[in-house]
Amino acid sequence: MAWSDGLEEGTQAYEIASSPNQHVRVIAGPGTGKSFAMKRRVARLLENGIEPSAILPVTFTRVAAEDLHRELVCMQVPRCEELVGKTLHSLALRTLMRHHVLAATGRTPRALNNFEIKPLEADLAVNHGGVIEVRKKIKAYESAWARLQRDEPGYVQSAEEADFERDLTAWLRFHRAMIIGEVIPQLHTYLATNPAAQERTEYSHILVDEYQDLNKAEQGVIDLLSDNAEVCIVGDDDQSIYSFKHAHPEGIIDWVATHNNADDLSLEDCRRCPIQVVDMANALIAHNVNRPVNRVLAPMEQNGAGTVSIVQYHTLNAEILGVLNTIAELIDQGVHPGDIVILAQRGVIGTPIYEGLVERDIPVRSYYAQSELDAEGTQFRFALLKLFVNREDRVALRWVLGRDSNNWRTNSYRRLRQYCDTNEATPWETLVQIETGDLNIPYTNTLVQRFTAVRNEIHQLENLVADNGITPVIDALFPDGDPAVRDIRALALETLAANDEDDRVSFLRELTSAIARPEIPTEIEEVRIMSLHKSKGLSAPVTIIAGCIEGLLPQEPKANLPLAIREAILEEQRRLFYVGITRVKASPAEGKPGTLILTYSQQMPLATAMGAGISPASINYGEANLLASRFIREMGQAAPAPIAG
DNA sequence: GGGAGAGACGTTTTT
DNA sequence: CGTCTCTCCC
Repeated sequence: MAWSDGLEEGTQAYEIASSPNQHVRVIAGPGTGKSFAMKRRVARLLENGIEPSAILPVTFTRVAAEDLHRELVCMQVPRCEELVGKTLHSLALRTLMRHHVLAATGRTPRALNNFEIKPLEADLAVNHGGVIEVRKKIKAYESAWARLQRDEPGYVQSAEEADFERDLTAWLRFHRAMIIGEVIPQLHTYLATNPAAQERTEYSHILVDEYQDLNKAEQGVIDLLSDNAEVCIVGDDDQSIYSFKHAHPEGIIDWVATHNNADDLSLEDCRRCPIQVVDMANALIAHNVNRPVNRVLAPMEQNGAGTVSIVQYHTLNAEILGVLNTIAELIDQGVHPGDIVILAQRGVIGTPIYEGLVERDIPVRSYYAQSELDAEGTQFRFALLKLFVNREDRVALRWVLGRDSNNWRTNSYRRLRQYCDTNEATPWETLVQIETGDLNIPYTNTLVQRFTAVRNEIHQLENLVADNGITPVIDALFPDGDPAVRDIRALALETLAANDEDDRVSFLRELTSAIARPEIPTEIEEVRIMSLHKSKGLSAPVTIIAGCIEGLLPQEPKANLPLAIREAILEEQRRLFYVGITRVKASPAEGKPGTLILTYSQQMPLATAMGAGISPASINYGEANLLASRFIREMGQAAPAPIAG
């Protein structure tokens, strides 16, 4: 298929696909077909014979990266299967792994698992004011990097911060690891300080989706990679919902000014949503006062009005029941379960709906985070697996040595580490020496006991390795039938099947990344339940948003924050709701008008409210009184009048 | 090094 | 309400 098939010359979509400008910026509202136009641009490049390896399509999430790849393959563009959409993060890890880069940075790009950060916190807590304080300081460190604060003129670091940073990086260097927030900044530093680096001219074409979700460091990396490249960025500041990740949506606004002679293109026709939903979205987002441009989504006549209902229930239980009944009715009427998406900002609302659907035998899938590594026992086995693959995995060793202690045995570990530092020994070999009596370090008895236990376990695992590879090791670590390890076992076996059994290192690398990756089925057969953040980038003929109450949507900002910050948080919450309602897809020709249902309730048990971090308007005999979300009011005449359920 | 009890705090989310 | 952290004490 030719890249321009079905693209009308002179339209913005055609311009996006065809512009030869060095810099192209596209501002595109929800459902306006930005991904479509981007794909056509990639198709044009490939058809013109550009090497796939010289094209870098960057997305924010893995889901989006895989999505892009899949759709390009579907277009049957020549050599498209060689083109791999990347997340900036995976690109950074791969680049930092290159030998010459490793040599230049002196840092190992081995990212810490969430659970592995605990001993790091405990080790630093001793000299830096306790675990909570350390956590704050790590956050500040990551945030300074993410926002490239150090590059700002006049940036001064306090002695305390400098102290902390020195100890933190010393820990990370010793343990040959990085915290996740360092990955992109490390690449940024490498590129910025090595203007002659091959990486800066590796690409001739860079395409960035959801640019408003990138933080300053990420945006900086794009600039540093594009010495030689035509760059096309796409995004929408009205859909910026990642401030907690230090996203820098101003970057997309300023981009035309900071990049010479850039094309400034935009897409306004909302091809996805029914007319009424577009009107509601416009009315809602107009309440954000800090918008650089008051852009308006244009409704499309052929999409039809759609069906929208707003329903208030008496209690949370009634709301959940109401949603369940609505879904059951829709399915009875012939709606495919895969066409229904339920958005709820808290597990306390989403999970009962999920359980209710399971009970009614309606196929359903929940996307609330539940990590394979949640259970402590699983973490231990995963750490064992890491040590089985590599005895010198110092992070995993540190973790198993401190496990089961409320201070992670920081005192004895400090002695061990000191010895290693002064004698340039590795922790593993040092512990072996203490164990055999060749060496004595005082106050390390428990540590060595732990070590012996772990070493024995690994020894046993090693004995299991047979002609048929390491499958028995998986069986031993993640036994069949143990519900606590069911998910990780399945992932491990899957990974094993796709890998060379003898290559432990690549097996572990693949498994680690499989754990981090949310599964995305190609064919959707079930009702999907997820948070509003997760819904970004997808659309569904029936979208239900439950729990539209004050305190949840919008979330109440902490009262002690300055007014300007509280207002910024509120505006982001409004954008989140804007993203939510614009998931609705109208396909009248297929008998799918596009259905949006917003629900809320007047009361929920106080305990539920507290557990979900909702501060109630008032309390009445153990029941929290709830108010309708202000966002419902803000949609004004564009929205239908709420009804009682 | 580790257990018991008091007190603080809590979401959403990416890699 | 439940979980986590911190302090105190053995």
